[in-house]
Amino acid sequence: MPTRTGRPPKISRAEIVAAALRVIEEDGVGALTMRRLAREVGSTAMAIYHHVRDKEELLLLLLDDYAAGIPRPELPEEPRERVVAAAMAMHEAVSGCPWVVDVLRADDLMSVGALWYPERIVDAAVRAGLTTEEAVDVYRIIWHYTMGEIGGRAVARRRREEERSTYRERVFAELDAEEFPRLSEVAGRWEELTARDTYAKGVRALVKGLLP
Amino acid sequence: MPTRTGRPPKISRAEIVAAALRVIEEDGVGALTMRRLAREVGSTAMAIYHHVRDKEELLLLLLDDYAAGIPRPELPEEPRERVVAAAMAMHEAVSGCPWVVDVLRADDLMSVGALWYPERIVDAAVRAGLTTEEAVDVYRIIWHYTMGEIGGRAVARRRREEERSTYRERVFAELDAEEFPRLSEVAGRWEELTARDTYAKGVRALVKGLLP
DNA sequence: CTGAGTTTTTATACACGTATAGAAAGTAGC
DNA sequence: GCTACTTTCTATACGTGTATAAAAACTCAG
Repeated sequence: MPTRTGRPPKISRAEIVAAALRVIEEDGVGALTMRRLAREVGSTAMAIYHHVRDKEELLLLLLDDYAAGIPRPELPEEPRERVVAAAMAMHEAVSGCPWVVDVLRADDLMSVGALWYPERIVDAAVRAGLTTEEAVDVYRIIWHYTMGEIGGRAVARRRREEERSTYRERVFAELDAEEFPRLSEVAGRWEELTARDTYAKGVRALVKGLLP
Repeated sequence: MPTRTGRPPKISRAEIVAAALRVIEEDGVGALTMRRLAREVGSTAMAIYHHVRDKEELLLLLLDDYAAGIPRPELPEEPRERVVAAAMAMHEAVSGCPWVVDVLRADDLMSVGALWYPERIVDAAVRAGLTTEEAVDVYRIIWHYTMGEIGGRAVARRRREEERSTYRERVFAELDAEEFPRLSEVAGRWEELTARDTYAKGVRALVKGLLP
C-alpha cells in the first residue's frame, strides 16, 4: 500500500538541488544561502531541512549531480600512466566546483556519482602489482594531495575576490635574510613561482614513488 | 617624540592572544568566539577588531605563537632524508593545532614563526641538485600534500566530535558491486584501512619521485 | 464525523563573524 | 580653558546556518 500519510510535501529534494544549481550559475556559490534557496523554491529556509540534512549535504548533492555529468576520459592501459590520467581527471572534475572541497576533505570517497575515479585508481594500482591494501593507500595519498592542491587554490581565489590580501606579504616583509637565505632569495619571485600549476608534477612523483 | 595621541588602549594584541590560548586550552577551539574572547579580556567583541584584522589573523597569531615554541629537530645530512625529516617535522607541528588548516590552506608559507620548515626543505632540495625553481616546486607539492592530509583528519575529527556521521556509509550502501568491484571488495574494511597513518609513505614517495 | 497519528511547513530564536556609526578619552596648539 | 585631531572602544545591526516548537495538512480507525 503506497499511500503516503501526513502532510503532502510542497517541495522536493530534486527541486531544491535544481534551484541551488540555478542560483550558483546565476550569482555564484557565494549567493547560495539557505534563505535565498528557500525564496527560490517558494518556501522557508527551515522547510529545506526536511529534505536535506544540512548545507554540507546539499553541496554534496550538487557535486553528485555535477560529477555524474562529466564525461569519463579514455584511460591508457599502462598501469602507471593509468593512475596518473585518472588522478588528473579527478583533479579536473573537482576543480570544476572547488567550493565542495570544504565538504569533501574528510570524505575520501567523494560522492556516489564520483566513485568512478577511486575505482579506476585502485584498480590500476592493483594491476601494477600492489596488494589491495597498498592500492588503497595509493589512492588516499593521491586524494590528500589533490584536496590540498585544490583547497589551496580555492582559498586563494576566495581571498582575491574579497580583496583580502594574503598574509604572505607580511611574512616576506619581516623576513630575515640571514636566517632564511633560500626564502629571501625567492621572495620577490614567490608570486610568480607559485602561480604555476604543479599538480601533474606531484602526481607523477607520487606514482613514481609508490608503484613498483 | 614617542608621545602617543588618542584614547589610550585598554587591551593589547598580546593580551588577546594570551586569552585566546587560554580559552582554547580550557574549552577547546570550538569555544573560541569573538564574544567569548572579549568577555575574557574584559572588553567588547568589536574592540578586538582594532588589534586584529579578523578571526583568521587571530588564528594565525596563535599558530605563530605555537610554532615558535616547538623545538626544531636535528636533521640528517643526506638531502633526501633531510627533506623527509623536515616535512615530517612540519606535519607534526601543524598537527598540533589542526584548526589552523582552514586559515593556512592558501598561505603556502605558514606564519612568520614557522618559516624554519620551508627554508630547510627548499635548502635541502637545492643541495640535492635541483634549481631554486624546482626546489620551490618541491616544497609546494609537499605543502599541498601536507595540508590535504591534515585537513582531512581535522574535518573527520570535527565530525566525530559533533557525532555527525560521514556520508561514507551512504556511499557504501548504494555501492554497485558490478560497477565498482575494487571498492566493494574493500567496503567492509574501509574504516580500518583508512585509519592508518600514511603521511610518511606519501612524503617518501614524493621525495623519491621529485629528487634526482 | 471525530480523534489520533504522521509528515511537512512555518515562526521564532540563538550564536556566530563582522560592518557601521558614533561616543569616549587622550594629546597638541591656541 | 577651549577647540581640533587622533585613537580606541561601545552600541547597534545585518546576514548567516540551524535548533526548537508549534501549526497545518493529510490518512486512517472507529
